[in-house]
Amino acid sequence: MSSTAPAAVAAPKKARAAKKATPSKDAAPKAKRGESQRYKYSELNKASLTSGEAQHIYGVIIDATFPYKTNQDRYICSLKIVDPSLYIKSQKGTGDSSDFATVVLYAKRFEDLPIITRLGDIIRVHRATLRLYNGQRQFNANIFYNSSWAVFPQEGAGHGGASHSGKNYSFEKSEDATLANIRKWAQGYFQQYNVVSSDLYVPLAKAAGQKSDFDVVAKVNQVFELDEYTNELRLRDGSGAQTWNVLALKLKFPNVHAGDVVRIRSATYDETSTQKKVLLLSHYSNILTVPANSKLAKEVKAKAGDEKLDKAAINGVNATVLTEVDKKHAGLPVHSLLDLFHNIETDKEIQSKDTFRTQFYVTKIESADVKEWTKSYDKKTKKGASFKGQKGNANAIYQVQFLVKDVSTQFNSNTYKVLLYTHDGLGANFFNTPADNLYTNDKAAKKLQEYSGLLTKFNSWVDAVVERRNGFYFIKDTKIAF
DNA sequence: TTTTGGGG
Repeated sequence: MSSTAPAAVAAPKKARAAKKATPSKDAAPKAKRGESQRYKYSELNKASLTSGEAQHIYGVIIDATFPYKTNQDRYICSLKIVDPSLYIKSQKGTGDSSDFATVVLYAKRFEDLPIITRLGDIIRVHRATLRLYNGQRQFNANIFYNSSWAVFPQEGAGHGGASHSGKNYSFEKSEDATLANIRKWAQGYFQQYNVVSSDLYVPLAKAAGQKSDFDVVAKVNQVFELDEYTNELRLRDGSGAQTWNVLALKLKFPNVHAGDVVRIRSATYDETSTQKKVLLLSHYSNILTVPANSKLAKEVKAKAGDEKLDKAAINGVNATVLTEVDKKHAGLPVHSLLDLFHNIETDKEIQSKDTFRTQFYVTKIESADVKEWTKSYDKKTKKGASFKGQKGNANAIYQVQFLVKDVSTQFNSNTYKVLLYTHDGLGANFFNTPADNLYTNDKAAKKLQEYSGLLTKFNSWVDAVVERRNGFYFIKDTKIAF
């Protein structure tokens, strides 16, 4: 269920040749002699209202439904778009909220409609007819008749990354500038304005009071893998203390990542959920990524703040969380062990980072002998030697390996290693007591023995920040809070 | 080849 893979782009010349053999719906109206531009694009706010003439338009997408089925044989994708002529209501002297035109694409097949995954992407529509619907400019396009669409990613140059309706589509040389211009304008617009103004969504704190469906703008603090097919997104927007949850099929929403700010088009409050706050989606609901460098994404990230580890969410209400992470990692999204040890091999988003927050339980600690948790570290050979039989505590460091699991990995047979190696200072405060010779410091050894019991106790969890070095994960900025 | 449904 993905958008059509971009086919080779037909050059205008080729498209013209093809028209003779098989009429293409995207073929041009007859060009006048000497006129190189076949499509003249209308500004969203200038296109004539009285004329029934079809319009060709470019717009920046600020909202979209997922393509959905209506009756027997109609599929619809409804979008909100803006351009330099139509983007904010103050242009009409009515405040700073978003202004936009809507686009309604009609098709007979699901695959003839675009799947929009990001705000800020550019859509081009050929042969859309304009009308006024509920006071909004609405461009209607029948893909099953003679209209066509193409979607260009906001990131990138040219039209190479386009998806489009139909087997072929045309892209004229003169459109390079049109596309580049609207991309540039969109970037500035997303940096200076919130784009999705507050009247277009509901703070999570008010979600429970909504009578009908509503939209949300929130940060994805965690993508939690419930099973092979389903992610549960943990959402925060800073409007309340609680984290909200929404189920998102991996196949339907493959591009949502922890740390993203998203706009959810159409959610309802799940009144039946008592343990945690849940949003429900419909078949027409969509999850759209807000550009990371936009004003809106930055504001929401700042407000969403720290993830409160949700005991009920990780393993039932009886779970105990033994640790706390440093405040400076407030807002760091949580990654599962599956992400850290498996998905990192293929996921560029994860590969690009080296500090993660993760939550696990400890199945075993090595060494089993607490007295061997500390070593005397030789900086030259980079090796730790046992304190057994030694006096003093020269160059004492912790060298402890935790064998860990979490919900995402509980059904496979692997265990995963997370290291507390403090030779570079990482994780030095984890046990709240400096590394020492545990053969001579009985008090510290006794305390660590207690921690050992706590860490491996059933339903005890560790909420940790880890740093990836040479493929290993080292605990840092985390300490036991008991 | 169409007049749809559109916040569904």
